[in-house]
Amino acid sequence: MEGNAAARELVKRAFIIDCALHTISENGSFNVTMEDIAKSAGFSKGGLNHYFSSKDELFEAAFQEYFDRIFVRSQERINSFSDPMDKLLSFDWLFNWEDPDVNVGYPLLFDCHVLAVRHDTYRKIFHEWVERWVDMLRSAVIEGIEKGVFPKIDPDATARCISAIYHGFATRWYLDKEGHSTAWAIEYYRKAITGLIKGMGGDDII
Amino acid sequence: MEGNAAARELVKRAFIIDCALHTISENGSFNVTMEDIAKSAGFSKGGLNHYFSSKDELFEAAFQEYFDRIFVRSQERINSFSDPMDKLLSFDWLFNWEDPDVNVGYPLLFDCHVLAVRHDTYRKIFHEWVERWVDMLRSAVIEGIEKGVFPKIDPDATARCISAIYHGFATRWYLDKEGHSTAWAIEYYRKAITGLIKGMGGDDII
DNA sequence: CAAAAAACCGACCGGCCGGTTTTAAATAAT
DNA sequence: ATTATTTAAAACCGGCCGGTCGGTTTTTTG
Repeated sequence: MEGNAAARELVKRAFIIDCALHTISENGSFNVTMEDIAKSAGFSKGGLNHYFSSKDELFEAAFQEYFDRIFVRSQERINSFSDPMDKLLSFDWLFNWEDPDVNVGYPLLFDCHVLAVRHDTYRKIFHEWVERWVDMLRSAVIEGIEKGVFPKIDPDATARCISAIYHGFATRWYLDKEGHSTAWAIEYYRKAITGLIKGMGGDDII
Repeated sequence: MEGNAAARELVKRAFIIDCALHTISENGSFNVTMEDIAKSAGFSKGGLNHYFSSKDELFEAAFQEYFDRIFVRSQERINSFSDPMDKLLSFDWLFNWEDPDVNVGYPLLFDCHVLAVRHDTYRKIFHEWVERWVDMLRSAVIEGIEKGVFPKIDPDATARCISAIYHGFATRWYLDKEGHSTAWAIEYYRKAITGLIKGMGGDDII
């Protein structure tokens, strides 16, 4: 029954990580104590310590899990479209307050930014997440160029632009609801991306 | 000499706030203690307490000061251009590693995001900063429309887009240098904005 | 069923932090 | 010169947190 025991351990670890994600999202990673997470998972501090021997270890695992989760959902969503432009615009689910991943996710993302400023581990987590996202977008851009619906643009740089633009819209949408409605976010994200693709072909500015 | 004393007090407060900004930027607002700031300003904890009776008070004053400072610089810069498109692109100084305000500023901005998630005060500070920025951009967009160099677009929504796009680019540029060079940021920020303005006129998509 | 191992608990320690109080030094007023 | 007042340093307090550790319960194994 060794395999079974190992599997159970993994299940419990996953459960604790999920509890940690919710607790961190609710209170902010800098205000969360090990006891908070232990309580939320139905453990004592000592019990939690059995699965994660340090706060750093648990937190890193939690953030990694979060980015993995968002990536998987993004990938499923983008793959559900066939038109390249639809693929580029497939991230509208991230502007939905009702979505639990959204509510939990944004505070985690902002925490990750702060952590990334000073910790290599989190910088790397962020970097790899961006890279995976850019990969998805780049494929869609290349597809659009090959199908002839997009002009001949630099796929990599364009993918990074789209990703960055979404990031900016999302930050405003989440942190300044007053000035940035969901309708604005969805409509103008679309316009920004279509404008970018169209306008970036020729460099006939001015 | 009462006025003089009051003036001296203000000078010292301003000096402490400046020290606080640097200390917070260096260590992150959640890791900074009152003693850290006191030391950096050449005070003891008690001395610092004479000027700011609580950590919250000092921190709020510091963040307010930082956003004011960035706003003033942005305003000076945008006003140095007369062409509307040049004005929209006048934020390139924020992609300059050599600039001290830039190095100190980004960590503060990310901290402010996290604080804004759970604190009304910081949400308000962020909101007002965004609003002032949008005001500047909106004026430039309106000017462009009136001069006939921009198509007839919604000035407010467009200004919010430009502001958000810059925010997204800046986040990537600062946190993921590896994948987002300064050259990329400047060149594609320009392309994104010009594409947005051109492409947003007619809604002739697909 | 008994022995061994794993899982878990909760008290505790060392250290840190924000804020207060006490003490001392510096400056101004008399 | 002496006293009063402002200013700052230092000591201190209460509270919190991460991690440790001895012990207890539960599960697995022989």
